[in-house]
Amino acid sequence: IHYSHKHKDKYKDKEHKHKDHKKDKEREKSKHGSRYWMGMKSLDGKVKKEKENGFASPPHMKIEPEEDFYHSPKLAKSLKRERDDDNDLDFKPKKIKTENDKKAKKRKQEDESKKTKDKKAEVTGKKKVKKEAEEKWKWWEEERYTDGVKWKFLEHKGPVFAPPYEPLPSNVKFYYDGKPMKLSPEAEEVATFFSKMLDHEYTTKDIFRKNFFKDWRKEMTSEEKAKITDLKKCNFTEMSEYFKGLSEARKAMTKEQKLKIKEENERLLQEYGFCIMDNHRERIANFRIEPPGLFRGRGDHPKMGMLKRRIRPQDIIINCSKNSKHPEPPPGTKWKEVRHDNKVTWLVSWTENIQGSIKYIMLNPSSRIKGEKDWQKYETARRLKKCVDRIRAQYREDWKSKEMRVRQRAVAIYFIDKLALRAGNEKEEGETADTVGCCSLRVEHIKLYPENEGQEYVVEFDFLGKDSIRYYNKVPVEKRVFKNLQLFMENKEPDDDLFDRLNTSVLNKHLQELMDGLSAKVFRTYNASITLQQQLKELTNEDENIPAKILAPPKTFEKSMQNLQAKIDAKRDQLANAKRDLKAAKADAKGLRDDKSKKTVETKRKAVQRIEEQLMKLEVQATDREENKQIALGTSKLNYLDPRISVAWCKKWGIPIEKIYNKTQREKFAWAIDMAEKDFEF
DNA sequence: TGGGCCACTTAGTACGCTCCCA
DNA sequence: TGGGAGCGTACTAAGTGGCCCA
Repeated sequence: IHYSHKHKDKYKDKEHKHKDHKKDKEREKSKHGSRYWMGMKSLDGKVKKEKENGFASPPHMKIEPEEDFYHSPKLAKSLKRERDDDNDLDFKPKKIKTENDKKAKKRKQEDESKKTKDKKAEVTGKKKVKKEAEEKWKWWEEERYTDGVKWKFLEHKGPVFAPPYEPLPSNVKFYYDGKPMKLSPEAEEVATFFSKMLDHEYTTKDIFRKNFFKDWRKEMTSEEKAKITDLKKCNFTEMSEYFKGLSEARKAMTKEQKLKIKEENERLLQEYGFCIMDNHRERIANFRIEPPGLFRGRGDHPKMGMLKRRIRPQDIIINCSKNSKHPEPPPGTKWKEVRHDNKVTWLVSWTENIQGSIKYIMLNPSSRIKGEKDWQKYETARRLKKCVDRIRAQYREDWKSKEMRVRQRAVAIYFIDKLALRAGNEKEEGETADTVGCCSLRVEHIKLYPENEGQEYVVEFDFLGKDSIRYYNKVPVEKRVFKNLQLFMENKEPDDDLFDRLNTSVLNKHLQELMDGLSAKVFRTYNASITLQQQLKELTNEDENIPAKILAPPKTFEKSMQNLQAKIDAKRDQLANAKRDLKAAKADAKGLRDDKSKKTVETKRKAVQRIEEQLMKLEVQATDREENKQIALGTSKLNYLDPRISVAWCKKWGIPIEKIYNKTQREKFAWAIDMAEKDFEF
């Protein structure tokens, strides 16, 4: 079995400094992954092709599988979301109604008891929280749109554009070939983008410099173009110093000045940061247009350094209601288009010039439109819970299929389920960094060991995943999987696809047949959430006080400490390398005594400094972790873990929700906080 | 079936603010 | 008072997956 050094080398790149850390996170996930389904009880062997109303769970309900009903949003006709009010029940099955009534009463009781508790616990904060709750719109208690309609009325003020370019003061000069040179405003602006990044290592990278220079030249006048032919002869240091000065000045501003800026931001937020969607004022996530600058993709991106151009009103498509007050373009300009498409959720869009993809202005996660989708995502995952045993049995069976296509599909699903791999859509070569997911794995990304460190049938994964984060994992797999992998790899080159008869489209089509709404990413949500629920059950000690419950160390603690130690070791090696580089550069500079080598020394010195800082951080982290036994959840907490699990846990053990969710998270998960009772089961 | 387009979710990074400690 | 850690947030890149059309 071959290994491509091309890819291996990437990992040594200093740019991947932070990635090992993430790799460990991934590895951590994988480890859970391998345990996810051991000991999983069969919750519902029967497979029901139910109709559903998209939102399966009535608020405040206890989930009893037989009683749940689901149907695809696509199929949904006159749908109502269940609510505990007494009206509005026309289309609900009886069972839900009674359940809801019970629950509604129960909730009232609990509210009462909570009130008394609150009084005891938090005399201060109570009023504020209560008031907040009263003002908040409970969209999850209302009817839901059907047939792809996302809203009936939408009004907003349009985007906020990036401030126009302010030319440099005349005393700040750009030098070409040692001589000062006044640039045209267009060329100067792009030059400032580069100058602001001078401290970053990527301004030393060939691709970055090449792409930048090419795009910069496009902005130059013909005279400038004729003169400026070599980036190496460009001196941006004065400009760079100027911007550093500005940022220092900003930091040194008085309280009043800072307050003034804050107020201005707040004003802008109030004016542009909200829209009216169906009678409710909803927060917009990103109402500012992305400012121009130099593109920096993640990992080894072929387009790094390219100019991200300034977006103008004539690039902007506005989406709003016909009968709303349309946003005005800035004086003397026009929008590209104003449309009224209520089958989509975005307010503003434009096409970006690096990849030609479309960018959007959309609503905040606290909005109805995002919340409903989020809720629905977890409902889909809960439906997977009911048929995951059947699906697992199916793909295990398919490992034996006569058809190669079916076998590949089955092994891929196994990876997605067991290791939480992403689907792995195809990517256009040369357009983005070379990263892969499950379906796009190549032969060079895995190694097979019939026996390794006392384990049989071990597969070693080593590839760059999303955001060019390295995934490295050695896992023992079932014999059949192993044999299949051997078969898939037969007579292939390292850069051939491992699953040559498979792509995400085929895979998802199959998954869709297994369960309505099932796609590869549902496994991540399902496995993360079910693991959280299990672990909370397993690890919560009734007798412990609140702080102890919150800090309960996961079983994986030892392993994660080992990972951290590995990172520290790697960082130490990196530091040693960087120091050696610096030494070499110093020696060069001593001999040559020119500006260029001096600069190189500076860059190397900074690199050493940076790595030292990183090492220090990691060491501190190790201490912290040892002492606090804490594990960061971050992304999972926001995207993969059904918030109702955590909310129920808090309610069950009397833990204030503020201990686990900050303000923003509480806003995002308001639906879950309101509806999940202490007996909620994922 | 495959490619392109589009809409949307998931993700890391940078930066600013707050709080705490010396 | 300054500085650093940690947290929260803004920003925007990079994924997923559905749909449409040839």
